[in-house]
Amino acid sequence: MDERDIRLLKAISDLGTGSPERLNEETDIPVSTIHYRLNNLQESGIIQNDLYDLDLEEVGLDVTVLVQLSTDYHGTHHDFEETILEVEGVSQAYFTMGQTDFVVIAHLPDRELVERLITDLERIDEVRSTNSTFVVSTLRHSTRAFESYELETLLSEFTAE
Amino acid sequence: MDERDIRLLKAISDLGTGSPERLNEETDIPVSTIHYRLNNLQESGIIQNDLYDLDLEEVGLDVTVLVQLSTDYHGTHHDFEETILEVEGVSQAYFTMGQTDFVVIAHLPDRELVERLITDLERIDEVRSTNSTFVVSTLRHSTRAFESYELETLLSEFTAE
DNA sequence: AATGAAATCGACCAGCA
DNA sequence: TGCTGGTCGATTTCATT
Repeated sequence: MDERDIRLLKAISDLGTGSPERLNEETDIPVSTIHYRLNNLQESGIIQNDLYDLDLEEVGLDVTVLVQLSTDYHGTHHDFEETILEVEGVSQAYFTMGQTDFVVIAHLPDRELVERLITDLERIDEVRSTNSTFVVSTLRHSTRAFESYELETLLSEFTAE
Repeated sequence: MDERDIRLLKAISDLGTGSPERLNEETDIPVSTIHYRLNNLQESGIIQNDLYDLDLEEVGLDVTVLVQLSTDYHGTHHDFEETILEVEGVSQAYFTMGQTDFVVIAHLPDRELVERLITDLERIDEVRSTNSTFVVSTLRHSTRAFESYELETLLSEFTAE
């Protein structure tokens, strides 16, 4: 994976499309080269399917951490939520009921970036404390929520009889 | 969203492709109808981009819970992990360091299915106890890990100088 | 390994039954 | 809804660097 591959994958994430033409507009990489690159990325297992899901291990984002945030936040500052989402590596962020107020899940390339993540989060004014948990192994990391359901369950849930 | 839409979305998740031809093979819905349906689903916001990311709220999976599992598991039974993944609704599952052994994230259609999720999890032999946290609001639910990074960070992390 | 050109194939849209 | 035909983009192949 070199600079061009990174640019491609980043463009796919940002644009939400795998269209070679659109990717060419964004990256100025020639269309035929985009094909060539994407093929290689698929064959090497970095890209998993037609929907361009990334293999986090293969792509090098193999450190996953769960961070619980205790905050002085009371639902007033919309800016605060924005600030959390600006921290690099934050893939998911939930405002929760119970003891801790936020839970953040981040996928990072190495320990160094973990340090930076925690630092960035603790630097936020409203954040009182953080509590990090390292993930030892990922059993499933799915963005396709329907995957985990049986068709029958979906049908009975989402259609009127 | 009727039965056909559900079948389509489920097929997209399972097959990992949005190819109308492939979807036709799987679902027997005519190709032109697949176009028609997918267009409608995009316009109504259920599908968010060319990569067929679902809007969980729109699709009706608007209840998110984080479940921490304490277990008697010591890395021996591969079957145990399988069992966790068979529970409907489990989108992500991590084996973690620290107090609790597993963390599961599930996206569900209603409280009833939450009940069933917890029941299913607690029914597993190795599971000693569960601790659930409801998500009040989702700030970000991203499956595209590169989204949260600046291009510059990715380049400096993943390319040798 | 990367690119461009040419040819083919599938995706998509419009209009009609 | 579903079908048909035409247009356009996506993809493959091949020749060139």
